[in-house]
Amino acid sequence: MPPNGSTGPTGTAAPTMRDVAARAGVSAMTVSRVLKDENVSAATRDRVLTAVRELGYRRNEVARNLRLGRSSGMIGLVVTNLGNPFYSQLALGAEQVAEKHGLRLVLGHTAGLAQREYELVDDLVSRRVDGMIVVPAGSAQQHLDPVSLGGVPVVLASSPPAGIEVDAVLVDDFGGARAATADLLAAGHRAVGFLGNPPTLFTGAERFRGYWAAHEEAGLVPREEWIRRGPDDIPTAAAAARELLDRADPPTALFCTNNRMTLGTYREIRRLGAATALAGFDDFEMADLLDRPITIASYDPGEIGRRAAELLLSRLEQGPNAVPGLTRRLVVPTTLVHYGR
Amino acid sequence: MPPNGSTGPTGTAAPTMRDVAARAGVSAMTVSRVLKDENVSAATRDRVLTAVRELGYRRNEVARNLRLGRSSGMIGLVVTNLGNPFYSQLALGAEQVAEKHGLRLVLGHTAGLAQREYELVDDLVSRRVDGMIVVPAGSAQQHLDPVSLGGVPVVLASSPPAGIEVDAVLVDDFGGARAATADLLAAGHRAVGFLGNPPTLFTGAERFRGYWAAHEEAGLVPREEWIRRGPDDIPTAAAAARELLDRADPPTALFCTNNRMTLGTYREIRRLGAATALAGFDDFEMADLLDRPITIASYDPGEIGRRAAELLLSRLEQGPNAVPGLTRRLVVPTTLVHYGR
DNA sequence: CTGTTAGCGCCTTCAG
DNA sequence: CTGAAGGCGCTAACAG
Repeated sequence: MPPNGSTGPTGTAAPTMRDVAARAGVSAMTVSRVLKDENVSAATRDRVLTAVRELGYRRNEVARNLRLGRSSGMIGLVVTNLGNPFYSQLALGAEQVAEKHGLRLVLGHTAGLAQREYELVDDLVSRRVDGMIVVPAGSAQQHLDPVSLGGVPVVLASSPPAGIEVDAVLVDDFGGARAATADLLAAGHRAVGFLGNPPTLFTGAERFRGYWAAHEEAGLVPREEWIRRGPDDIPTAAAAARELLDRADPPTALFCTNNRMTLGTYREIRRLGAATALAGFDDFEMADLLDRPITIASYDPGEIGRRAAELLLSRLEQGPNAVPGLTRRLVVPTTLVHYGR
Repeated sequence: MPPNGSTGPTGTAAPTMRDVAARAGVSAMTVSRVLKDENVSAATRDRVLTAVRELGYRRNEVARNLRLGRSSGMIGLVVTNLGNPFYSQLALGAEQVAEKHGLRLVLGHTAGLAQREYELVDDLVSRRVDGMIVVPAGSAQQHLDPVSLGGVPVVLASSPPAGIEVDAVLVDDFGGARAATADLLAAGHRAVGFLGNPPTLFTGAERFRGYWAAHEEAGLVPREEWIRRGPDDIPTAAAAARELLDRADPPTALFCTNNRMTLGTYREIRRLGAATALAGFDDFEMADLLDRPITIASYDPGEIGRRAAELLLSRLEQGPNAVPGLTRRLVVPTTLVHYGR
């Protein structure tokens, strides 16, 4: 038996244009035209619209897009950790821009796993998203090459392209880290420790570079014993901080490269009742409510989302006749903020 | 001229099954079968897979779903404020469950506007999402009725259905508020103020009810002058708190119904150097880092997302032959947590 | 102004 | 095991 076909009253399947047409006594084309606001006589239009209402008809945008040869009107957003407020701000920024252009956001969460990212990207392309904003989970990016993706434009967030030609929105990792570290040095500290994520991550490497540069510019050289790279969650960061502070010659100040680490370190300093000064990267709500001073290299994650979406949109407008090899790279600046007096 | 059609080397459009078939010297049907892992001779299969690889072909899931009469394999998630960490946790929970079933999440952000919610829901239905999880922006819900939505299942989060038959996942607003308030009363406070969102919101009303009940159960009656309902952002909450604390007879403790208000109030208490005790609803990261004690009715927002997704999935499995009138309502419990010693 | 034909990319059904 | 015909819901392109 045919799956649907009838205007059946209890019909479970959604009504189609033909159902509307039958009910209004016109052809499907006329219904299509009415829905597109094309020239149709007022009387016919009314009959059609009535039928639409009575049937609760909604045009199937999926079929429509297929016929029009358009893609889905959706853009993919692939992030490493949806649960992190940072990424939700980013998502919000992207959503706001996409929304204005009638585009919807499809979400993907990789949990930092390259394999998941790989599958997700593939799935999104199969679903014919118009484009994708990706926060890469690892350093390998070949699977993000628009060429192998059938031309679906990709914009990278937080990480620059490596071996592929795509646009990217970055944060001024180097500048922010340098400024934050310099702030500690300017306050007279000569023993500034470093707690950062692994150097394989672009942001980690850049922020470390900034830390080092600030020292050099002050005629100093950081001591390797005060450097810890690797921890990337609050408890591990706390443990690393403790290790540094437990030394015979503990650093008098610490610079942390992201908000997970800053929080873990803050907790530890506070627990030990140490007087260690603290600077970090990534702002967080309530940083101003803490009971000890802290310096943060701050920026707006929403800005990354907005910019990335804008880059993507401009690619979409260009269409496939884009000039290849002309990729853009935007850098969102950071601001130094002093909290807690 | 035909838009595509050729296996053109620089062909801009994505290759179709026919392109693959032509290249492999078979019919499109055979390609389809290979991709579905149906019975095809090993030799043919190899030829097809080679052509697939060479062309970078990906099956168009959109067209496939259309033909199969299936919907999109996506579920809509409509929230009031993506930027709020609460909702990103919720989204993460929902994503994790959806992911396991091969479903993708499509995001919608209403900014609390009923009109946006209306449009979004309509758009998502037109895009043929399999179902939707909605955090209602207002109290009107008629537009969320699956009946008028062509049978697309809806699950409400944070708010119970009003006049429509849908599943819902709620928080124990009443119990949490009662417990938090009772905690303040048990500590000897007899002047507990209330700072909450408008009573038109379900959560606001329920939490107020809990606050009141705790008083009653202690043989007390809250004083109207200590009650402020309406503010829903940090600065407004701070102003309302200040007003209460500036009174000749200020409350000695305050209960706040969400984390925005708790933060605003906390800031104000701290600024004034007041000794006011504080309890709130909604946990937040770093609550433990504050320098004064605070009691929180805590729960896991991710749990709401997971539960909501599970309810939705079970509806999807039932199919349209669901027993109507048998809606489910889940309540996520809260736990009282004491921070700051 | 309205209808007919054809086909987007894919898959079910029925032949071979 | 493989192919040809037909159609999912919709809309260009052409009639009339």
